[in-house]
Amino acid sequence: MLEQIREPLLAWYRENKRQLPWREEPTPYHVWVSEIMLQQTRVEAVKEYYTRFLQALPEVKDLAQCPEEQLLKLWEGLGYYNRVRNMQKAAIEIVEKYGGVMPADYEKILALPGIGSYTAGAVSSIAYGIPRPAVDGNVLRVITRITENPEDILKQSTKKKVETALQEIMLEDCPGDFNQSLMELGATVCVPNGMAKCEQCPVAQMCQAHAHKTVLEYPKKTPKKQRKIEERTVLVIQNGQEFAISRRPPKGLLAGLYELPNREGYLSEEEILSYVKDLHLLPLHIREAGEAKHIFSHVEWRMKGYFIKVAATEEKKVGSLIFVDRKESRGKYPIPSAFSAYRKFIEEDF
DNA sequence: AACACGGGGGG
DNA sequence: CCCCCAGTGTT
Repeated sequence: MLEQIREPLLAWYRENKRQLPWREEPTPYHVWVSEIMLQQTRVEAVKEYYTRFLQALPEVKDLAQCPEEQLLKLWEGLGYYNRVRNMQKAAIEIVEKYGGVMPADYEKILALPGIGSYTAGAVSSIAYGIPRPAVDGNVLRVITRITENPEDILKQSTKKKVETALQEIMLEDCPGDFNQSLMELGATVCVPNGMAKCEQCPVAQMCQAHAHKTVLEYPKKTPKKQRKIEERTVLVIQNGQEFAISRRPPKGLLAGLYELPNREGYLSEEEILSYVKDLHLLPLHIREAGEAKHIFSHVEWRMKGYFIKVAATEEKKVGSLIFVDRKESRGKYPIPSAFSAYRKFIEEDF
């Protein structure tokens, strides 16, 4: 039954596909970069990053050799920073084991760091014409609606079943277009949050949910648990024309990125001043720099900021703090957007 | 199977 | 405010 979707979907895709940067020259490297960027990330957000990234690193070997600092800078603001670290690990592996060319083999692609079944299927099918499914959130939504499948799409067993079902109906002929047609339909027609444009859908006639007017009930998913809330105190420490940043640990949230110094909990001004003194810095003034909130997928930071001016020091490194020139540092250190509310204080003076 | 891991656009 | 996005790795 499901195989009936093939032809109408392909025909629809050829007429309606969007023109996207990574569709212009779908080499394995280009497809790979785009697919990694597109993980949990919207097309619109990816476009500029994609172009800039490939301009800086046109080939796999450039990625393999890129300094970490520049790599993170290219990724700054995209989120999920392990994506780019894993991509570099994979690039190094591709250079060492495969002569700098992504292998044309699903299993070998799947074995690369940062590549799971979705990305392996996408790269295999789009770049190499290998008939493997690429099941992402769009595809899960489209297929569970067409088949009126009540299983929880957040369960990997459901994803596995959809992959198997699609593998069985895939032909050798243009698997990349077939996969992309499902994703494109999900992204532009069979959209989430109850506004599906069924009147535009090339497979509405064979859609169970459409037939039974239950489209809004799909896909089924278990409610996600609520975010943890963390209170933090953020410090903008100014030393003349310099301000303090520090590097985050190599693992965990925002690994390896730079940040404004910050502490768990809401500290009193006295506690902040004694913290600054413990760093062997002499605080001259302190004032509030306002409150800010930043929401991650699994945690929410509620921040109170303080602006602190310290007596001049020549030291560039004080404990874990690094004093950097506020102008010259601007394009240099990747600082996540969680701190964007306090960036303006860096430019300010008392 | 559950959780960690960013950030932003849209209702 | 909530949803969810061309998901993967770790535990």
